Amino acid sequence: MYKAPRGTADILPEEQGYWRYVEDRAIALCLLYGYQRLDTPAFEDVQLFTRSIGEGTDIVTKEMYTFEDRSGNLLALRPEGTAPVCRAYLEHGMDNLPQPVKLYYLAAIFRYERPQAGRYRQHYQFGFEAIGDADPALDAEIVEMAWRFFELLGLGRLYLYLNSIGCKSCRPEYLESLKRYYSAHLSGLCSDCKARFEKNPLRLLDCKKTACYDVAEAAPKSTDYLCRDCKSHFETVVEYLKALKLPFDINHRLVRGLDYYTKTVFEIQPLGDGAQSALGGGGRYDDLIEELGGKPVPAIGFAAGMERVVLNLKEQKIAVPALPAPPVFVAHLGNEAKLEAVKLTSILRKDDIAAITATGDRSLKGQLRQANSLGSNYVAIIGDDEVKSGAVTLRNMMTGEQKTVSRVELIKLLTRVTQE
RNA sequence: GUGAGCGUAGCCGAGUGGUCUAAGGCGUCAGGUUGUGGCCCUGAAGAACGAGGGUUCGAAUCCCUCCGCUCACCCCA
Repeated sequence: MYKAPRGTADILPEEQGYWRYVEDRAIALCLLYGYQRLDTPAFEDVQLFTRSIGEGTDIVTKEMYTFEDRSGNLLALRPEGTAPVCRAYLEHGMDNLPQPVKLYYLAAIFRYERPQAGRYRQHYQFGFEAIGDADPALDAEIVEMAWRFFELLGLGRLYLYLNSIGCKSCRPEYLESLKRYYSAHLSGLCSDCKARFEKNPLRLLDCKKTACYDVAEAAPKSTDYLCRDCKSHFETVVEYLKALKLPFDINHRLVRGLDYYTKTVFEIQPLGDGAQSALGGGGRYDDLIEELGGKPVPAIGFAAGMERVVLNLKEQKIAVPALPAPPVFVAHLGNEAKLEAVKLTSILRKDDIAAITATGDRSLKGQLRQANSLGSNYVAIIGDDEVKSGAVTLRNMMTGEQKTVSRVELIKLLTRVTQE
């Protein structure tokens, strides 16, 4: 038996209500904020990702689905959404449009990871990006929009964390200071942190081990090392977020995993225990477009993990709207009637009434049982009597009432009733 | 890549060496008289117990290997 590959999952019909709920709200949100949809291919040139995400990051070194196609092109299934959006921005000359350009996407993301709760090898992200403007007001808009997304979904008990990790002119100095500080505490750190010290010092800050917590808390803060520009940018973002009454906390230990982030970074986390808790995160990436071969173009964006959103909807027991009511069921008795049933079903559909025909040779009882378990509210029955008279018996499955009517009347009745 | 737990029919799940060629529930299918559902009743189909090897007179039950699932770490949405 074939099974879905490790870390992938089928989204079954009974799950679709959640997905539809989240997607509908995501799309409505983007409409409200003036963001337009952009769909990009599932795979891209490998270089696009290695350049943007960073050669040394985990995503690039061990998580990308990389392959060579038949003509020898090195491609990768997209491991994140921002770089492809930037690529499309450049490829289609969107730098000639009025700036900023505001785009969003709902897309599958692929990373080779060990699966666990809320983490998959293929997952879906909803993200939005505002490209071409360095105004802190735009940072505030993106953060507000992210927060609003979760509000629209009805999710509560969320934290909004904010930080600034500076830019290429001020970050080196901060990193130096961080390493200097940590080198004095190295012996007391966990083994992971010892590795981080060499590989990615910023990550030292968000170690979950209690042993490292105090060290991280007392570590130099990136916000104390910001250059003039980054400092005033951050202060303005904070001012705007306060004015927008967003319940954010400045978290000096918040860093993000991709190399391209500059200045503002933020994350939204649920209250629960620590495991891979980010529901979504984002930040500014002012150097990325230039890195990808364009002119210097500042930008900021956010992405949320759809599976994690759905997980939290379930945990918080948020009811999602039911999917559309099941179709009208057309039952028959006998061969002649069956042909009529097939024809009637077709007519109903042409009149925009969802309908299904009973197939096979079940007894009427069996057909009604089926209609019942499908949840059909109405069953149209055609037997010998109806074939002779050209009429149809309509049964209301909720009340048990039924009456025999002409086909014209049937359509009128069903049209009225299914539009309620 | 590392660590822990788990693996019995579509689903849940009993059974931990010998009436197990494996219970029960849900679901599926058929029937409960002649054209009628939901409740109820009856019956049927459906697993050699993840795979392979070993221990034993005898294993779903013990051991080994592999595979898979789950959770956690790393890292991330």
